[in-house]
This record gives sequence, C-alpha cells and structure tokens, in this order.
Amino acid sequence: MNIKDVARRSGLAAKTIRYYEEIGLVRAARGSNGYRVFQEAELHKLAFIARARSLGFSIDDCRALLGLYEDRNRASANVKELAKGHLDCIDRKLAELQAMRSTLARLIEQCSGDHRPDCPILEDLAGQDPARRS
Amino acid sequence: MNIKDVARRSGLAAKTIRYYEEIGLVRAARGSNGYRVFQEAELHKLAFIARARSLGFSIDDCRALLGLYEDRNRASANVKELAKGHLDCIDRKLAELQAMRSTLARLIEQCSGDHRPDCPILEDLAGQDPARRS
DNA sequence: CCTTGACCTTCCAGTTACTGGAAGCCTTAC
DNA sequence: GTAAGGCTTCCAGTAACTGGAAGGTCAAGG
Repeated sequence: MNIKDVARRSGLAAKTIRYYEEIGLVRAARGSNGYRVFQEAELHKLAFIARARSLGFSIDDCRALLGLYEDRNRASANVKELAKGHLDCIDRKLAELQAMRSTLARLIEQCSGDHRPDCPILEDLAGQDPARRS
Repeated sequence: MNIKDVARRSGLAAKTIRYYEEIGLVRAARGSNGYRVFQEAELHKLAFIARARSLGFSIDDCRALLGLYEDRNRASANVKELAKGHLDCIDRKLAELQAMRSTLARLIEQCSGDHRPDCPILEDLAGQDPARRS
C-alpha cells in the first residue's frame, strides 16, 4: 500500500502520516523506489491513532495508548487512568468554554447591534460595568 | 508604572505584555534607562485585552475589538457580529468536546480498570467494536 | 563605596500538531 | 515522448505565549 491508500483508509492526511513517521509514532518500510510501503499492521496502528486523536488524546497519550495496546501484559487500570486523566482535561475545557459562552451570550443579547456606537460588549471588556460580570 | 505593576493590575504576565508590544497590540513609552513606562491608558488597554482573551477572543479579534472600542463612530452591529462569530466558534468547540466526552465517559465506565489486560477502551480505539461507537 | 537582590532589557528556542509549498524524482497511460 | 498524478525531502508558518540565558539598573543596607 502506498501512502495515499493508507490515508484514505485511515482517514488521516498523507502529510499527517509522514509526520507521525517522523516523530516515531509509526514506522514505514520503503520500496526500491524510495516510496513508503505500508502493511495492514501499520494501517491498523494509524487507524488506532486517528480514533484516539478524534477523542482528543494528545500525541503523547496516543504513544502511551499504543504501547499499552501492544503490551499483552498490560493492566486495564493503566489505560483507564490515562483515559480518566484525559476526561478530566476535557471537563476542565468544557467548564471554561461554558463560562465563556454564557457571559458572551448574555453580552450579545444586550447589544442592540445597530448603527449606534453604544455597546455593552465593549463596555464589559473595558471594565465599565464590573457588577454585571459573570 | 513599570511592567510588573502593569502585570499585576492587568492580570497578564510581564512576558505576555512584552509580547503584545512586540506584535503591535499595545505601545509602551521608554524611560531614560530603557525600561518600559506605562500610562493608565495603556494599562486600560491591556486590561481590555486580558478580559477579551479570557472570553476566548483571538489576538486578531482583540485587535479588531480595540479598534472598534477606540472608534467613536463605530456601529455596535460590527461588535455584535464579531462576538457572534466567536460565539459560533465556541459552540462548535463545545459540541466537539461534548461528543468526545460522552464517548470517552462511556468507555471508561465499561473498563474494569483492574490488573487484567482486557480493555474496552483499547478495543474501541482498535476498531474492534464499531457497533458501539458513538 | 560596595554588595545584594529584585527589577528590567533583549534574544533565542521550544511548545502542539500539523499544513502549505517548492523542487524534483517515479510511474503509468496515451 | 510527454503529461498527469503520485511520491520524496526540506523549509517555513501557524497561535499565543513561555522558559531561560546573558547582562544592564536600581534601591537599600552595611
């Protein structure tokens, strides 16, 4: 398999696959012409990584997850712990975004959005109305 | 005011303020010793930026918002439009994170998290159980 | 006057995870 | 033979800082 087929089947961009090889996340054999040649096993790894990335795991997490996946003596506790850490991270981001969202939505609602310069959004940013700040 | 006072009063790191100056977001006068000297006006701008950043606006958005803030002939419609665009962006991120969260939480629940290697999380990543995928 | 510690300066490198583009070789089909 | 499309490497850029090194400045204490 050449890189484009792997890209199509894994859902990753060819560039991304080259990048993953560069940082040592996967390996690729080379044909006599210098082209990368992929076996099913590498495709499988790449699909694994693509799935993990789509769940928001960092590249470092992916590396660890791949290591655990390939370790027949792993304890699922280790996987679970890693996943929980990531879940906490997601929850923190969610809380932050939700806080932003609610403040922003309130400000947008208050803004008439017409030709006049008066604007509660700018007033809030300028700190002119600290009482209303969430 | 020296940079550290401005940092304290704006809530930004001194490094960040230097960076904002470097990219032309704010200006700072210099004393005879080469130190940056800030007036209240610049502090105010920096606090404005800090607040906008805390609502998730990008640096480019901050630049635009500052421009609008300083334009006495602005139309609040322009501010509102910018803010709405950002709100949409936040909503997209929220949806993405929530999707990740729900899948991840489900997988974590299913994982016994003990010394054994069997792990629904890894199985999902490996695509061994596509039916259960969210 | 000297020293010490807390400031301040600039500059360079690193972070995350790619992405775009240039220059150039390889393959396949017509 | 040539044109299209795929492959290669390498370099640069993205966002928004952050850390650290090397070195100048300032105020207080002895």
